[in-house]
Amino acid sequence: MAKDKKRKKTVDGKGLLQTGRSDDAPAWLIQRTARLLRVLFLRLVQDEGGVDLTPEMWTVLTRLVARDGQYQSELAAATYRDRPNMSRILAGMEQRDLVSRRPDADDRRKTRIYLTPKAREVVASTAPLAMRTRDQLYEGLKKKELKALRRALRIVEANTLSVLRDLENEAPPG
Amino acid sequence: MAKDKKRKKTVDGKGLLQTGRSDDAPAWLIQRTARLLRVLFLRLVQDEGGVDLTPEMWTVLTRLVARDGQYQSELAAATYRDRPNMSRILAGMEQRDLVSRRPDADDRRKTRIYLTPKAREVVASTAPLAMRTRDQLYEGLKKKELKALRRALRIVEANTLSVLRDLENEAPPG
DNA sequence: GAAAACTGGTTGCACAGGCAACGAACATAC
DNA sequence: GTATGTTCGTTGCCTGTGCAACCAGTTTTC
Repeated sequence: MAKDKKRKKTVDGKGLLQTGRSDDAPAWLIQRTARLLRVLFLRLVQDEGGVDLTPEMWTVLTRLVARDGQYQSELAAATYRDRPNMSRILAGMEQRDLVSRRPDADDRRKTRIYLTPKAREVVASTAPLAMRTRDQLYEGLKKKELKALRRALRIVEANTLSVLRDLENEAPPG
Repeated sequence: MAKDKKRKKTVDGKGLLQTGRSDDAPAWLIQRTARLLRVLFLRLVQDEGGVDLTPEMWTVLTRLVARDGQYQSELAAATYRDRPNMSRILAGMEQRDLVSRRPDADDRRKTRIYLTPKAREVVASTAPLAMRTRDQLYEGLKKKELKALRRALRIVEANTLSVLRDLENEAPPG
């Protein structure tokens, strides 16, 4: 049974949509927005779409739609997660019958990931919702500004990685 | 062999700094960057500064420096978290002797949060590091671009909140 | 070929995040 | 003044996140 009525989900809390001030550095803005985006995805997909799916699972699905049968480590690298995390995300997906894990014939360490028929249904039924929502997210931003946003974010991302790598290379003595 | 080898602190994993492609929508860029920023903070503060502190705790500290003795719910709202989360973050901070919780005299439901002396030391010793690093994060962005970045992020944040509120308002029949 | 190094996936730990639900304390209702 | 409702903090549940450590395969080295 997948469909619930629209019910008031929280009798109590809902502390999320409360206060409205936002006045700090880009880094914290990024953090906050990331959290909000995740919540939005969850509510949209679960409440509207009636599908039990996290955004992390969704990105895996889209990667597999592009190319089925990838290795776990490939998926981890492609989504910038470590192997343990991808392992657990896939465990959840397997449990929801979205994915099947099969060992690779040539290299028995590796596991290949395949979409299930149900997964393809889910993607098909969810994609429109995702696209429609995406437009709302960037409303009020001109094409040029959107492009600048991506560029700026990529620079921040690259800088972060750069500092991280510097830290790594000045590492401690064994 | 530039010099030393990269002395991995991890004998094993470190799947994080690996692959380099980044080519998707702003939303996922935001997610990824947020994760990276958190890792950077942790490594900087813990490995360099030698302080056991998470970024979430740090934001709480800065809020309390601005005004000591705030209620938990105030802190939660100010940092866009729900009460349960703030409760746990503060529990960790209390355990690390960064904060003390005292019930309010007038309203015995409420708890006020106060900085400990140790917390002030930590802030003092960490702030320079934070500032120094912040400059590196936005390197390559002109003042104008940085401003545009903040503006764009705030728009995306506002849009996300807007969609969330819409969802909320079409659900509540009970 | 055996020892050493590496790779891919998993488990354990600790933390953050959101939601549901609960009890205690305060605020209203009647 | 009691009943109802609301607010604040907490605990439980489940998920994501990164790191360390482990095991089992594979590759390299000698």
